[in-house]
Amino acid sequence: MGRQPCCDKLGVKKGPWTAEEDKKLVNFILTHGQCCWRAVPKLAGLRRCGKSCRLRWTNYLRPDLKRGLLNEAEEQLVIDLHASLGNRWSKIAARLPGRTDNEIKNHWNTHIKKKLIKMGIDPITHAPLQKQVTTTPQETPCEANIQQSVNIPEHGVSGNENGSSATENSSSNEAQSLIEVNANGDDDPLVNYILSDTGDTFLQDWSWNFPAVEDNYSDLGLSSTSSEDSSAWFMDCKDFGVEDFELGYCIN
DNA sequence: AAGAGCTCCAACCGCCGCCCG
DNA sequence: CCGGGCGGCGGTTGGAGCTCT
Repeated sequence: MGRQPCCDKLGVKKGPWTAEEDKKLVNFILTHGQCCWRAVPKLAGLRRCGKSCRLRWTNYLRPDLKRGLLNEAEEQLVIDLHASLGNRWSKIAARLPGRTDNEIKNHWNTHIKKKLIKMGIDPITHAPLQKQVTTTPQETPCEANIQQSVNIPEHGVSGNENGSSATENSSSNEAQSLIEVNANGDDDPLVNYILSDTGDTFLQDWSWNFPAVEDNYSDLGLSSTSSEDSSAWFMDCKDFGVEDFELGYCIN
């Protein structure tokens, strides 16, 4: 007896979400909270798979999401985190408030990868490309530096299995390790800044808190708590076709 | 102007690990 | 302890929009 499919294929809609579906989902989540995704489509009146609802919410509808391209600081942080964590996008996303694993993964594949290759850096091992011919990744200065300050046996995609115990056992250790990378290595002022006290404020102040709109949540039938305000504002923007409404401006 | 090629990203798919009965 | 259910994760894909010729 095989695994039950996450949703019955019959009558389940696929493809891009409509504004109406978004509205239903946001309304439901904000009213009932996130619980039992399998039941969400039925309860929210959506002809979608629960998984699809969760994905839509986490990757697009969450009110605390930032929109737009990653800025330089975020990009650098992603590169540094990827060097120590490999392709564990959710772990990387956890260190970037308002960013999703999907977004980071996409940005990595479309922008950062190319950028690193252009810079002569292997995006998988983070080692200089030309040196790979003569040296193993473990012997490169980049690798040595990381291994010296963070106790990770391997890194990169190939290192996930072996390295996971070092990084997954404790997320606080992981965070501490990352701080140590920068505290000891102090070779990345950008990340130092982010991880510093000033940087903490910087992260907290990043404008993934949407401006509250006082009168616009009535369409959704929402009460006016702060988080709901944010979402209502966001939904209104989407409804008016201005979902990119000055968000790049906010980020910058 | 048009169409071929490229880029980007939202969404899907399948696997994995955790939790609970 | 075991097996099923569920949520989460990472890889991949499809198509819309953009650029180039």
